[in-house]
Amino acid sequence: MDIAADLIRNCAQVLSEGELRKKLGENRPLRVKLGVDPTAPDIHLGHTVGLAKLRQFQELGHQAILIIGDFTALIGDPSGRSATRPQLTHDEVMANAKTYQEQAFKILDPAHTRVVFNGEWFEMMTFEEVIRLNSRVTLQQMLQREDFRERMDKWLPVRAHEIQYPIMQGRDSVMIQADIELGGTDQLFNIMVGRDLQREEGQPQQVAMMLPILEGLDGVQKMSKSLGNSVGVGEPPIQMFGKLMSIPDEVMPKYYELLLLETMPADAHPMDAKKELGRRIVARFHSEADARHALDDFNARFSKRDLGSADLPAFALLSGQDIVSNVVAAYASLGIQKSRSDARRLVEQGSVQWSGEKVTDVKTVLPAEAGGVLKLDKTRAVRVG
RNA sequence: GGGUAGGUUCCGGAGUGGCCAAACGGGGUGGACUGUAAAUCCACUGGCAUUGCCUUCACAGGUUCGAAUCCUGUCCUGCCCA
Repeated sequence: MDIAADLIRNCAQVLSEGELRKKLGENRPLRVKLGVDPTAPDIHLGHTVGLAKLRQFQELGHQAILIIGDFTALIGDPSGRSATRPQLTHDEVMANAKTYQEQAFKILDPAHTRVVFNGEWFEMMTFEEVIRLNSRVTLQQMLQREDFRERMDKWLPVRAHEIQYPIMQGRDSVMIQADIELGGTDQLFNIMVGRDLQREEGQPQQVAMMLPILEGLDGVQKMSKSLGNSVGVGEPPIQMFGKLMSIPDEVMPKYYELLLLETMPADAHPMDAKKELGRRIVARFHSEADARHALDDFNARFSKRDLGSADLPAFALLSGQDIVSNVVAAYASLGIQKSRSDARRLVEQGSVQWSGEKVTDVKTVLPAEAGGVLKLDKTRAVRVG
């Protein structure tokens, strides 16, 4: 098997393949860089695409370098953004970084991963050094990027600190003398700045390997926690499985390709293919047994519409209180805030069911002593008694 | 610093003294349908309450019986000029 071909298999773009082959031919462990910014406490499946690729290199004996962008996170990667990111404090970033590492090691082999915080070098740079670094690039270069261009076209602000981001990311490559940098296709610009800076420093230039962007649950926009379309790697099995079942069919092949690193079976029924996808991903982040259980639960809950045997969280009915109060309380017990108006709407619109029967009268009082299943909406239900 | 255009409910975007909790579109949610997919159709989408009430239209004051709409000041942003 051609190792290079296997490595670039699911990549969107490699700059350049020739350089990659040449480096692989040098017969030494290559320094493969993947940078993550701990801007949120959890990593989701979208992040694991790069991690999986890094793992692949790792298994071939190369040096995986995971850069935790504690300093770059202070800016926030403007890539693909239509607005400036909110700035985080360093404390927030460090707290996020901790959970990031833990979660990243669900994929990476900790024994063969070097974790580096880029604050290590940025923290001690003097302003003079910052100026010298900035002099290596031109403003025109920085402003070329599409997302800035778009914002300018729409008269939206581009703040001065945002153009530092690619420079910093590029600096990271110089500092660790990266041979290869992995990233999503939206990282092309940033990674190329890394090459420029390496050349300025007289270093060999890194190869850019761009992975396709994984769409989120909506199948349209990139997976992102802030867009609310992500699947966190730390989510409980049943929830994770359920979310995966809700992805549009069109993105399934991509999920197979990028997460399972294989081609989706062409002959399977879409639903079966999706269940298989869900099962295997849940198994990766939890266990085979958990995955099995999630699948069974899904089948019981939705395919057979048998909530009675599904694995539901327990809820103690508020005796004497109307259905609306109980729905609000039930959501609260699941950690979801709902206003009474919201709960009322759910009831009036026929979403709420008590043991299989729709409850549409908001004044209904459920019998507290009897057990049963209170269905709240399409995906949530609780068990009483 | 000067000029100018703006800041409206999740987003876009109407509204320029009462009929505005605020058009319309998007998004979201629920229902029918179904494979928790897609497409389609219907409904809902500030909060609390059975009429009704309460809090919203950058912020703070003011005018008025009454303001998102008028006035004053403040903050923020775009564009042009310096």
